[in-house]
Amino acid sequence: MDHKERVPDAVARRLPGYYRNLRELETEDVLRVSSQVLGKRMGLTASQIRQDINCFGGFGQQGYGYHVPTLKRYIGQILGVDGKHQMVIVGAGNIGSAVINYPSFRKEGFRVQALFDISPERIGQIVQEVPVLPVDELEAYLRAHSIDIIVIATPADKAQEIVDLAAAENVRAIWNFAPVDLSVPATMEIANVHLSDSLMGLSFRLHEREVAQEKGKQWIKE
Amino acid sequence: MDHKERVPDAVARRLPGYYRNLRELETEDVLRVSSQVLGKRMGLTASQIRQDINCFGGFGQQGYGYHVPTLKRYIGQILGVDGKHQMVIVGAGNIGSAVINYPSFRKEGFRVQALFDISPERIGQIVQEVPVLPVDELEAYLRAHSIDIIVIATPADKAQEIVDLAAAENVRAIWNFAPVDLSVPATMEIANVHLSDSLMGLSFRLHEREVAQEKGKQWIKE
DNA sequence: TAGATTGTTAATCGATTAACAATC
DNA sequence: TAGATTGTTAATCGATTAACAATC
Repeated sequence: MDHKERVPDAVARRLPGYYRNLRELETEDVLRVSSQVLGKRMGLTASQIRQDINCFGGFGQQGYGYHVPTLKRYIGQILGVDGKHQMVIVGAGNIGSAVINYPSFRKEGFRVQALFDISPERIGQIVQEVPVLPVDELEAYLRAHSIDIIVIATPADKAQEIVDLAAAENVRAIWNFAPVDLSVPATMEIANVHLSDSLMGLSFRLHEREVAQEKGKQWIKE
Repeated sequence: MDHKERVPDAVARRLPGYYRNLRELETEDVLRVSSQVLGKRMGLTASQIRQDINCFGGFGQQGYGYHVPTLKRYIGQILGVDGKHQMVIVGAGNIGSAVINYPSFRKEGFRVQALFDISPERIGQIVQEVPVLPVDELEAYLRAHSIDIIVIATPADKAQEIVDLAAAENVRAIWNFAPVDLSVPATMEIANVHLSDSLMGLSFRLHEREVAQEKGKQWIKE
């Protein structure tokens, strides 16, 4: 039931994808899956799948593959999916609203307790049964309630002060949507969703292809 | 002006972050930056910064560091930030709305030409001057207009068919927000924003810490 | 049994870190 | 000049791929 050594970083990053795919397979009533098939589905090699899963011990069976429900349950345990997490969202704009309206989070144990905003028009509104409070009250709120994760959905230039405030109030994790690299103390975890970086990376790879193509043409001409 | 060899994957993934940080420094009127300082800011080592930048040739100066505007302009060129990209968004729900309302994309040359949705209530609406069209018309629309990037903001089970349709109409890139691993032809680029994976990864790292702490306690007891 | 597929080792590949001479 | 900081090489580390004996 317990994996001894530290999970390699690369594997840890892939764990949510494993869980998601195994859950899909389960709802499709697929009982067994081979490293071959799972790899194809996830865009990984069969070898990689076997290496990854073997970080946790022998979950497969030679000549058969992996038993989907067993493996899914186990990876779920490693991920701690049955845990409950209390969250607040700072910034009730587009991103903040999208997060609170995202239906699957609640099912997965993530509970948004409050939204905070600076704009008088938003303060006092109720979104998904959750009140929008003035951001001035965030500090007091954190002191009074036990919050695990703060979602930062503010403009970039307000993000760091939220982190500092959260750190002082012993919040353990930041989910950051602001387009900025934040500095967090070693006691906190952070995950970034940098939308503009993601889109710019996509545009870069398109651009790269164009450049390569033009070089190809020149090559032919010469 | 031209980098000869292929940019290593790890470097390519960091390029948007470089660009973002250099842009910030520029707006702060910082003219020079050392690998030391930039590394600290971005959470990388100085060594890594120098290795990365040297993929593109000698942009620094011994004893001085890097000239911010020059480096920013150059990395901008590599990323192709001055290019224009025509986009459509499929799915006018929370995510689709958040994307179209995200103000910085338009500034960066990304233009949303149309939204598509299946719900009769949304069809016909105008969001940010962009019409919501019925998803039935997507195929015809793609045939009639030159679209570079399709944003997938549909439920997971509708995403693959959009990809297939887009592939058939020679769309070059997918920006996927649906929580599913899509299979795309080699002619297309894809970038995924898996919100639930990101949050689950964060929760995993919290869980890992808890487990480590409990083990620590047991250790003391014994 | 025969066929399939894992678990695991070894080889390869790529990315990061360390170190320091070159030089601004 | 003296101090700072790059560019670059070599060493280390980690991740992926390949291969195949073990075994269900």
